[in-house]
Amino acid sequence: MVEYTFSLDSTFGALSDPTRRDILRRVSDTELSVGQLARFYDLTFAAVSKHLKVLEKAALIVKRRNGKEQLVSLAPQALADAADYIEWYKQFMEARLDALEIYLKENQDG
Amino acid sequence: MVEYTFSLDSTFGALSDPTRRDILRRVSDTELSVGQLARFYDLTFAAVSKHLKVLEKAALIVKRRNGKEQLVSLAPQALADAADYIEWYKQFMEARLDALEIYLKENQDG
DNA sequence: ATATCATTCAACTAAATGGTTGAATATACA
DNA sequence: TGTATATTCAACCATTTAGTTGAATGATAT
Repeated sequence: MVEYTFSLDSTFGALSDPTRRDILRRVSDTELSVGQLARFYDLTFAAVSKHLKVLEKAALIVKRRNGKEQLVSLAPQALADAADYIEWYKQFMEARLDALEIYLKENQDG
Repeated sequence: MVEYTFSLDSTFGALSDPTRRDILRRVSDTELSVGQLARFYDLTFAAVSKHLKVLEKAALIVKRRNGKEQLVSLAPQALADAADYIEWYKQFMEARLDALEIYLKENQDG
């Protein structure tokens, strides 16, 4: 497995906050402006803007300007590295569960 | 999608540190004692012990006592919630990519 | 040009994180 | 029982993080 250390640090770091996960959810199927997003939370505009910056640095969202607004959407490759990482462990664990299952079957009447 | 907020906070938080990811990698296929793990890093024993506590709280590893030592291994359900979370986004993004592909095909000669 | 709306930046604060050292606990061994 | 080994706990420090407020920037409309 390749370890994209820097990328994974920021990806998982970004995902560790519930507000940021909620932002991802909201922009997962539609573009929303920074202001629209901010209205959902009991936070200042600036705080939400900071969360967006964290998500942007982690390449989980992208912004594009549309007149006065900045529109936020899920980045095309969002979560790809994180998915790869977790996939690797999933396979590992499945292998271990399979081994356990075989072991249990072989020792069924022990 | 269900949001296991607390669990995801600690899971992703635990995964955001490269030392902790390295620990996970090392115990992914074998049990290692806290001391054996500590030797791999240029950190004090106590610091590694703290990292292990973070991983344990996030239910990514388990410890069992074996005499004087504590043996560390990957938790059976490690990363399950994180995998579910990311899977949800993957499907979302695949759907969006499919839609894009269809759109591009339909407008091939436009 | 200027006023207004949307957003970011800068400076600050409080709390969390990652590290240290040294004392405390748990187990094994003589 | 006393000593050595393995690990954790407690107290502390430096850095990062998540939030605030208020000023600054960018874009549009008048």
